Amino acid sequence: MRIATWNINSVRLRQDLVVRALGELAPDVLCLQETKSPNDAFPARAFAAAGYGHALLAGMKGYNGVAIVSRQPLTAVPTRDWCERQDCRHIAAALPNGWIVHNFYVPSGGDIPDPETNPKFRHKLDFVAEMADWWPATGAAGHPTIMVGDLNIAPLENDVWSHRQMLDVVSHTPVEVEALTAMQSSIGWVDAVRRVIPAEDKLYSWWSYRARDWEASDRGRRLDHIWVTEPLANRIGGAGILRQARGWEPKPSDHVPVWLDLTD
DNA sequence: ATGGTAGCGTAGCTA
Repeated sequence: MRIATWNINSVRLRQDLVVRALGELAPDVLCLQETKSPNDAFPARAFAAAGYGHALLAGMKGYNGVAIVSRQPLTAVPTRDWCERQDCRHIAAALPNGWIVHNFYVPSGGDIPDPETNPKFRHKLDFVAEMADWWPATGAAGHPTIMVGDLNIAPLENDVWSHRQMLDVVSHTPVEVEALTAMQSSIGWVDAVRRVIPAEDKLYSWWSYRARDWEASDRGRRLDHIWVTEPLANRIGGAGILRQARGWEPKPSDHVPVWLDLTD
């Protein structure tokens, strides 16, 4: 079973790149974030033609939006509001084997890492705290469960190009990393990708559009994650990040796909 | 210290 996740930054603009990723990675399930598309405009037909005939959608006009695309049927799992908003940042599905997949798009948090002056940063911290409060009630700890998504936080020193220079940059500040770590600890989530690729290795899933040359400067961050609960921890196989997708023509996403193999 | 790019939708917000 291969699970992949990708912040696509407009699924309609990049539907051909999604089909390319499906072909290259051949995942069983692909989770997308920042689809930026109402559900009735989601390019489901193009993905069905590529062999992915099943999809669950939570989209809206212009912003946010998450989706799960699959070769096999998906059963919707009820979600909830986060931070009292209906802003399409979470969707969940049960797979035919009973495993549950949660797909999240955590708020980015704006530019200033101060919850008192920046409501976007407050929203981000509150969102992650609500996740931490919620997991124990879901039963996920004792059930084979996968959580993927753009969590917009790079928790480890080697999840950013420079730990020292990123300490006051939103996505790697200590308060965010602590919030994410607390959420991880709430039910003992396992960072599956880091079980495969050691914490000593630099690993990124996002490079800014604003760099003159993303590849040469290589100032990336690992913002996109795949975690599993304990019942799946001994099934972790391979994992990887499709770095070359950052250069895909004509218009790449600023994120690249992250994937994980779990033995059936 | 600053500005740099991208998507949506066609101004200004979000990232």
